[in-house]
Amino acid sequence: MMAAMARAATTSDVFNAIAEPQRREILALLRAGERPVTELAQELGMTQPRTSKHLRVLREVGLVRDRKAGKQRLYGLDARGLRPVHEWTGGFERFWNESFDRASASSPAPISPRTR
Amino acid sequence: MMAAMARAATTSDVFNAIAEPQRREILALLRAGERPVTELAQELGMTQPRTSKHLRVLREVGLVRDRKAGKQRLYGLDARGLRPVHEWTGGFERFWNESFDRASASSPAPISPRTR
DNA sequence: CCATCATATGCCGATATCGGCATGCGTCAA
DNA sequence: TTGACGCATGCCGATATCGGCATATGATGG
Repeated sequence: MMAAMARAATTSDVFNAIAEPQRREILALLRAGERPVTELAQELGMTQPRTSKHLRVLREVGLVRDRKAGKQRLYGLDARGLRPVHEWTGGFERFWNESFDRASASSPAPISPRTR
Repeated sequence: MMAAMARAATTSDVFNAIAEPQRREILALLRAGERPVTELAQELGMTQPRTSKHLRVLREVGLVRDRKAGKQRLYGLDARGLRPVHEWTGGFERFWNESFDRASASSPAPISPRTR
C-alpha cells in the first residue's frame, strides 16, 4: 500500500511524452502523413517493439491516432495536444525577447520583491 | 560499467526539465521576478530541499540563473531556453489548425503518402 | 568565535522508464 | 487450415528520477 510515494504521476501528460527525443522524431515524421509502424521503425532506425511502445505513449496522450488498414496499422498525427505546450512556452516570449534585464543586468538595488 | 544501457540521457535537456509540473510552476512564478529559494518553496508549498533540487535541474539546463544576495541566493528566469520548445511545437501549428483532415476524416483511400 | 539563517547535498527507498528479446494475436494469402 | 507478416505485449535488467530526512556549507550578526 505504498509507503512513501516517490515521483508524481508523469506519463500520460503531453509535456512528458515529448520529453523523449525519439518520440519527437516520430511526431516530426508523421507530419508527412500516416505511416505503418514498421516503416516508422525503419526510417528512425529503431526496432519495432521500441517503436510500438513509443507510439503507445503518444497515443495515450492523444498525440497520434491509429487506424487499421488491413494487416497494418497506420499511425497519424493529431497535433492538437501540442498546442498547450506551444501556448505555455509562449507565455515566456516577452522574457526571452526583452533580454531579461533585471535578471542579468548589473542591477544594484532591487534585491527581491519581499515586501518586508 | 553498464551492461545494456537503458534509457537515453534525459536530464540536462530543456524538454525534460519542463516535463515536471513543479518545475513549470517555478518558472511561471519567476516571471514575476527573482526570488530566494525559501520564498519559492513557500509559495509553491514544497519543502526547501525539494525546491533546491528542482532549481538545480532548471539551472543546469539554463532556464534559471542565480546570484548571491547576502545570505540568500536569488533565482531568476532565463527563458531563452524555452524558445526552442516554442519553435518546435510551432512547427506543428498548421496541423492543429487544419483539423488534420486525412487523419481523422473518413478518408477511404490514401493509405499512406508513400510517394511511389 | 559561535549561533543562526539560507541553501545545497548526500543517502535511501519507491517507483517509473527504456531497451531488448521472445511471444501472443489478428489478418491475409495460398 | 496453415504460414507469413505486422504489430502489441509481457517480462527482465539497468538506470533515472523524485521525495523525505538529516546534515554539510556559507554567510551574517552578535
